[in-house]
Amino acid sequence: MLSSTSDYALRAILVLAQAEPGRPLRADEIARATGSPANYLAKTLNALAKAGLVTSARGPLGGFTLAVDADQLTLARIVDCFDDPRPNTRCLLGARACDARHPCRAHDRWTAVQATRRAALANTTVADLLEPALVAAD
Amino acid sequence: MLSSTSDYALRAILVLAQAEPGRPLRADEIARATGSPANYLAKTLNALAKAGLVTSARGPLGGFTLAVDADQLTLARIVDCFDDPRPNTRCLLGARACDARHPCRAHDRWTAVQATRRAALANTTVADLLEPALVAAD
DNA sequence: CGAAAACCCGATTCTCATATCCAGATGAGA
DNA sequence: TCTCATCTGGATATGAGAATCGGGTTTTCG
Repeated sequence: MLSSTSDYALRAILVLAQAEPGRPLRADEIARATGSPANYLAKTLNALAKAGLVTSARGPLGGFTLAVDADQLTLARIVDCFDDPRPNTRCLLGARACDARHPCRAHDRWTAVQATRRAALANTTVADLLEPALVAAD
Repeated sequence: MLSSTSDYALRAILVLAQAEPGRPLRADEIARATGSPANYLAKTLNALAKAGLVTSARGPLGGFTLAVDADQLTLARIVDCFDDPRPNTRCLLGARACDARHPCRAHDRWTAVQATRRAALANTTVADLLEPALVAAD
């Protein structure tokens, strides 16, 4: 479903979203809470910080904080940090390039399948996952 | 979007679905038509044959034939041969197991996201991709 | 200013999907 | 039955993501 890096990132973001607002969480705390390998998660958190999704602070009292409101943070934004958002652009039928201007027979239908799958991530926010009772299904 | 193995398999199935019904296509013909590495595709086709999606025949006049009607063959059936259909069962929030009986807060919503993504593959058939004009969007 | 806490980051190793190669097994046709 | 075309499948190489390690840098506090 997700690459393991994206999975770690999503779990980490969920932990941060549930944390007390003022206090940063250390990388090793997040690793323990999510069951992720600590050394690897540190890099993943660093990537999230570079992408602007979390804020990092060094030194004692340092750690990570969510940098985007949970109701503005879609799962697609998290996943895109790690899994290439560009789908395979090669035409499904044959080797030539396939786009909206020169669509192959399967182009529209296949594009729709991909869009549906992406929308499932783009239409769901971190807040949606944490407040299921308040949100209707799409 | 798809693992490259699943991608090869989907393209191969589409080639077979467009082929003249009686005549099998050789692995190397399919590889050339899809732009897949021939040696690797041979294994992929073999896996599809074991799964019953295609029929293989050895010797002269041998090759591969579609074993399932194109309008009965969903993309999910193809992808499931290569990408583990079981999503990560670990609870998104914390380490414990998470299922319908003991759902975590995010369980229903996350399950819905996964179901939407799977449905995009389960509701689309090979025939849908090849006869776009005849099929309404879901 | 010094020490400890915590992130930063390059280098390395591990693992598995991907890819290649080649020796069998099988079947069609002569 | 012989030969050749074709799939079958084991052994092995490659490469990218996953995971680990160690040293460096920044920050708080005494």
